[in-house]
Amino acid sequence: MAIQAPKGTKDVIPKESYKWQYLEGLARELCQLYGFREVRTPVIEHTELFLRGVGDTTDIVQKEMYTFDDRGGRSITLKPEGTAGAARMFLENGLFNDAQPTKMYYLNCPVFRYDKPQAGRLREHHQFGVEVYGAPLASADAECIRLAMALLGKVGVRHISVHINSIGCPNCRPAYNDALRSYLRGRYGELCDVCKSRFEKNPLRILDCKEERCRAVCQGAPTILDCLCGECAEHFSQLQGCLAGVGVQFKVDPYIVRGLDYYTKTVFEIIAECQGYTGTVCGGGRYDGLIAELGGPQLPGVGFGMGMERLLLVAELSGAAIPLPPSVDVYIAALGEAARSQGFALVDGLRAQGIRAEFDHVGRSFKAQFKYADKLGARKVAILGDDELSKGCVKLKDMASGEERLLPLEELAGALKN
RNA sequence: GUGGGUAUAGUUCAGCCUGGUUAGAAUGCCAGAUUGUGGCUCUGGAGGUCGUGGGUUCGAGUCCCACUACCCACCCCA
Repeated sequence: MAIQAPKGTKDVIPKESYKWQYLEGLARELCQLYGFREVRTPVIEHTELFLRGVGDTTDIVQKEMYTFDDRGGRSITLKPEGTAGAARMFLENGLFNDAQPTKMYYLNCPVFRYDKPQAGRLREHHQFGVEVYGAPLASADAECIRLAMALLGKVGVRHISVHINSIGCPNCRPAYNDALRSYLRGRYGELCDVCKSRFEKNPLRILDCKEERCRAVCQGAPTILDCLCGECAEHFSQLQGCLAGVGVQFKVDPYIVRGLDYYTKTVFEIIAECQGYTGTVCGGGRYDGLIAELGGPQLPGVGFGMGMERLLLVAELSGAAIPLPPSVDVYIAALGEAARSQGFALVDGLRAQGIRAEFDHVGRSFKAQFKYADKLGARKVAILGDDELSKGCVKLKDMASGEERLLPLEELAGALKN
């Protein structure tokens, strides 16, 4: 075999790319409507950014990052998620000096995680995500969730549900961790090895474990929602009010904790259950400590990431209608040296007027040119042979009706516009 | 990191169990079916070192081993 694309990466081939462009178009349109502006940040960042931002105890940082030393001896990492880079960009460019909030989005942002690939999971995938900095109120969280749902709705994804939780803040989480640890301590031996290691550092993640025995142990555990401080409880309740107010159905799921350390208060996941595939299409939450953690001012943040590949996957599983790209308006079928050079100029003139015109670059016979025009979905074919050339005309054929008529060259553009 | 599956034309696959002449189909691609005309149909053509390496055998796409790649599940996540 010749060289293949690296494991866990995927090509988008010409006949598939319109689907991506369609999703991108919808996302852009919505972001504009919701007042978000696009940002683009580097694919590579200093490894340090993710150690501090994402958290050095997370799976992502511990075993999934593409990290290497560059030729100058700097430790560089291919971004494993979008938020840390956006936060860095926000800080580095002093955007906190502008009027807040700062509402941003990124589209088709490549992210890399060294995982074992499977359905809906790649080593390089692309995210659409939004970031809101400087907005402490729960309405900002709700706005993000609403935007994600609006996109999924527009795309036509079915069977999706919103799961929300609050994981508290530095004021209340330590107390909860203590409560959780004291509950778990009695049944410590029943936990899986991974969870035993989580016990001291991050007991919250034990709730997220999918092991049967750990789930059983967690059944009667106190939930974070019982231990939230007044501010967090109030925030969570406001979030629910905002969501209900805009008609977003949700489930409160105290077991959502998420795998990134920067979250505070709100966390959420949008889960799709389409025939044969169940998975998170969108995940996010609030990160009020992130900007400060990276050395900036104490400014809150909230946002989400949505996997484009997963979005497309569930869109197709839902039978969502993705409109085909516009086809060729007219194919100029020219035969013979003189006709070809005239035809090429003709195509150029039509394109200058916004008409999608195509031309033969292969040297095919008329018959083959017609076949090719048909494959391209050309609505009309303009025939330019010796006969037409001598009269200064083209014969314009409607491919659907088969009807043909002879018309002067200069009338072609006009005829095509009708 | 753990487990399962697969690897044969551009693509989707058959053939393998029960080794034996020139490895097939469908689809796609190219060409033709009288004079300059697509779709439908018919005919023909091109296209494969059967993932790589080793082994068994008179003989391996087929049996055995190793490697690699891909797919799927777990874990985790988008």
